[in-house]
Amino acid sequence: MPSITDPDWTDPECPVARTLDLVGDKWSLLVIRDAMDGARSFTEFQRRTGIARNILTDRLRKLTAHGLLAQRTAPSGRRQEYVLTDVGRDLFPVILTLRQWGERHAFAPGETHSTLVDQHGAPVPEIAPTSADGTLLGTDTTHVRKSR
Amino acid sequence: MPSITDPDWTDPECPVARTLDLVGDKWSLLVIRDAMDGARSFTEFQRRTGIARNILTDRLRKLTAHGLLAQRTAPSGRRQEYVLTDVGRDLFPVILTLRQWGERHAFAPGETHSTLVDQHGAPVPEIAPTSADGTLLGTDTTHVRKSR
DNA sequence: CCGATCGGTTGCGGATTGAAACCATTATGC
DNA sequence: GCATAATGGTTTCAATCCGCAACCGATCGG
Repeated sequence: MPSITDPDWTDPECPVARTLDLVGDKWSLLVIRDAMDGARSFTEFQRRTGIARNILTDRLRKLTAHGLLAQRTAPSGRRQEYVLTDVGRDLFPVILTLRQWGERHAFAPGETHSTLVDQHGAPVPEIAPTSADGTLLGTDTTHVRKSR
Repeated sequence: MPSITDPDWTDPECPVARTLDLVGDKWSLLVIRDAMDGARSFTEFQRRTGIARNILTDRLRKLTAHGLLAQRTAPSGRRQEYVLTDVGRDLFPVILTLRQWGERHAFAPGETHSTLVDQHGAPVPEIAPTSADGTLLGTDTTHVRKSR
């Protein structure tokens, strides 16, 4: 059984590599993050992320071209806006795991940081990948198989 | 309750931004991916990822400096090797979600790609973040709270 | 002892990024 | 309805980053 990163599965066949090719830069996932929080306009994305304008133009086009964002004219006759598609929204678990890793490891002990909570204010448990039978998955118990 | 990307929580306070600052480039997560699959030597990382040597040097140092990798001399008197720390291994859910997104959205319908399976060969279910009470979490039902 | 391998470093050209200025098209205040 | 400002970019230019290839000292294997 080929391991999770068997040479046969390296770039550009590896799904991880393909995903990172789309969103594996400094800004794309921050744009997605802000889109998930309701940012829609060019200016709003720019304000929240602090990204340079020309780069933002490029990223919005790229994400739109690949179907993560959709560009449409706003209902209120306003300028156009960028909204997440289902494809883009599916990156939610990625953003979430990045956030949980950051909360856990990217802050000095005692340093103030955010914690994820659900709509009732209850803390969100850390994501722990499990197999179909409920057992916890680790780097050594996960492999890949060719399919489709 | 501040939303997941409330302006007050943008860079560099946002855990997502901090995490991406460490691994949000084209190569770092691929190095981590290969480390999770047992790659240890400089040459092995280079061969698997195809990264340029000077860049690999830089990434290995950076990841080591931030505690995701540990550099140590190999047991067999051989040259030194790079192994994942617990901190680095905690990125497993990130790699996993990236992979699942890629499998789902980065391949043309019908195009051959890999699927994740556990040690018994059973397919790994897609990660779906749930709240403590078991309800499914989405972009609109997740928020952040200040803490610690 | 000779050649191959390992783990880099160096130099260079090309691509990418960031900051700022500029610009046409809308809203908005008065 | 006119001036002003904001919106959504584009352009320019400098600085940085990246990829490639060559080089290099130390080690390993025969």
